[in-house]
Amino acid sequence: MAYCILNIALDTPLTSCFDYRWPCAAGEEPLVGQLALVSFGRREVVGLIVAVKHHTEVPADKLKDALAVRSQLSPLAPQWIALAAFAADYYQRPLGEVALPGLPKNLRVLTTVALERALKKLAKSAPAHDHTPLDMPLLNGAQQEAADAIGGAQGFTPILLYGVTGSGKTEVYLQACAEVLAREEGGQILILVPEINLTPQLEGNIRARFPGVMLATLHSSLSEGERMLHWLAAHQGQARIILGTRLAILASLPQLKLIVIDEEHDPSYKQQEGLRYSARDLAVWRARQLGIPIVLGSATPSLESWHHAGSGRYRKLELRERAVKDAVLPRVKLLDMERDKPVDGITSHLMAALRQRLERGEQSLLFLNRRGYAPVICCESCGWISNCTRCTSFMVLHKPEHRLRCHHCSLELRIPRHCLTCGNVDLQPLGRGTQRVEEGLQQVFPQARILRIDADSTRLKGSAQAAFDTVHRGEVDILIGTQMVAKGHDFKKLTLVGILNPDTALFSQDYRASERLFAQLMQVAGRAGRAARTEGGSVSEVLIQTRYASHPLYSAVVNHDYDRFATDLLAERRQAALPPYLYQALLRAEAPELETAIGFLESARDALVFDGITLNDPIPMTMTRVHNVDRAQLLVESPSRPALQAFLKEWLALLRAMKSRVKWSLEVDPLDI
DNA sequence: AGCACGCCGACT
DNA sequence: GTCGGCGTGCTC
Repeated sequence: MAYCILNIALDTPLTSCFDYRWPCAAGEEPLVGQLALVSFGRREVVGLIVAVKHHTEVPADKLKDALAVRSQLSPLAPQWIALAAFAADYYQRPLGEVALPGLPKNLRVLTTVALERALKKLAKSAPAHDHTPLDMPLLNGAQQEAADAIGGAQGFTPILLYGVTGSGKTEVYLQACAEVLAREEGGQILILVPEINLTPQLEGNIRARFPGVMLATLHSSLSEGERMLHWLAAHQGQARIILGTRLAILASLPQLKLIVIDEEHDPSYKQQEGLRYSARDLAVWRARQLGIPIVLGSATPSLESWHHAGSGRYRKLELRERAVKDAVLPRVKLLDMERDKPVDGITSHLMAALRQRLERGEQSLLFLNRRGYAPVICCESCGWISNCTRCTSFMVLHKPEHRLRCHHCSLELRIPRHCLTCGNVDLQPLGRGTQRVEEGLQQVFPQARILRIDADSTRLKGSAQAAFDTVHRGEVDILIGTQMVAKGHDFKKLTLVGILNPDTALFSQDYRASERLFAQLMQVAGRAGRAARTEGGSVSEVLIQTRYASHPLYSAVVNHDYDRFATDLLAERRQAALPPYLYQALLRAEAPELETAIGFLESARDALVFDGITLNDPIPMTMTRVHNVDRAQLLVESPSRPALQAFLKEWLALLRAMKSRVKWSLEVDPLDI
């Protein structure tokens, strides 16, 4: 009996692919890109065929037959496999760990029922494609220019679409989509957003604009059935617009003709566990591979993209005006907390502004990126503070629930009645979270409708949406929220944004903190005044409470001057030899004892000397202990990306060969250091 | 990572 | 006498 050898990638931490025999006549061999069911160790798993050969080095007594090849599904395209292979190589993980987890679960198990059902359903529901857009609004000059530049771009064209919040970037995307759909027979468009729940209106807008075009969404909260259906629709080319979160960058899109990344600076494009990929970077790679345009949209671009726009590698398009007629940028003011001492966390200026909005029947938003009542409680007589027993952190006071909670390990305690070390009954909350601000304001404005939106108030499924709906219906006077409220939502009646204590990020060890703070402030500020100016002719206001009113970051925010801020920051980064002028990787280790983790990292540091590579000393992570595990890290740096890549490949092989019992992981291009 | 096999403490 | 702890070894 004739057979061939299938080289198969499996979802396992092992670095190699595995060979299997497959009995078949010559000319009947399976295709690269098909899925195969195999027996692996003592279990059966589905893998991806990455090569079909006729001989193997594997000894015959080890070689098994593959159990089945899934033929109902058209093979994954070579370009898609190349994308997975690039990501695996770049992030130093096995190919199977990149290629397989993104596939719908039902494709990865034995039953083909779900697949067949989905295929049938798709075949039946496929609508007659009609790319004619409905109700195209007239664009302003800058928007039209941008849409035409994107829609008309040929070949690999990375475009940074730099536009202030409310400048109508979405409309530019939609019109560019219309141009591409009209031009490219069967073409597909991938639109990435940071979090799909925060942009429900975008999905609606796309459907309303292109009623004859099939839209598929891809994100983590789909059910298995939906995931299968949407993934297949993309894979078979029926879905022409694919809207998704970072994981959608690994979707199979055989006719991809345009990629749009909205809010390209957003940290959620970086996966923070497992395969720590940057969807933005992979998207740029994919666009280059396919020779298609890619749009990176943001009001506060990442310094990486800004740098590329400055050097001419990316084309920069600017939207300077707000798109809604007569809408103007909100007026940003700094409230100096040294001069105007806050009471219950709120300065008299901000209080007066809140009172004024209440009187006018307008909405206000208070932004405080700290949930709970107080970040810590302490004993005034002996100095005890509510440390977490398992982590290097404080237990946060949650007053409504009468609990102390660690935000890092989920440890919970009832609030102690008296100090655990000296018995003193006078335990004081220190600092201020959203719950405490809510409590204070309710006392000052008993008649006001105050709503708090944070991870605690929206634990129940669907409650976040319900809360936002309440705000949109105008049934809330003062909204208090964490970063949950910073993104996506347009609040039409909102004319005041108060930002309570942003200062901590100014002096953070993390050199990216100020970049993030600026983006966050601009984003929150953008919640105000998105509609036309109010009837009284008032301009929306953003009030920032700070102790460092003269800090250059704040002056840039006040002047809405991201250009200046980013350009200065880039100059600093160049001076200090930091990204994007330097490439980094981070080796992390964890163990019950810190010394064990550090010890492992020290031997890792000494394992390989490599030209052009700097290996820093291992250091404990800022939050050293989480859930009774100590963590440390070693930073690897190089001015050359290829050198870093070459080093990592060799280094990781050595580290794996060390067979250490210490748990370790590598992150390429880390965001948080 | 799974999932085995393998050798030492508290239970019906 | 067994159930079960997780140490280490392997997966074409």
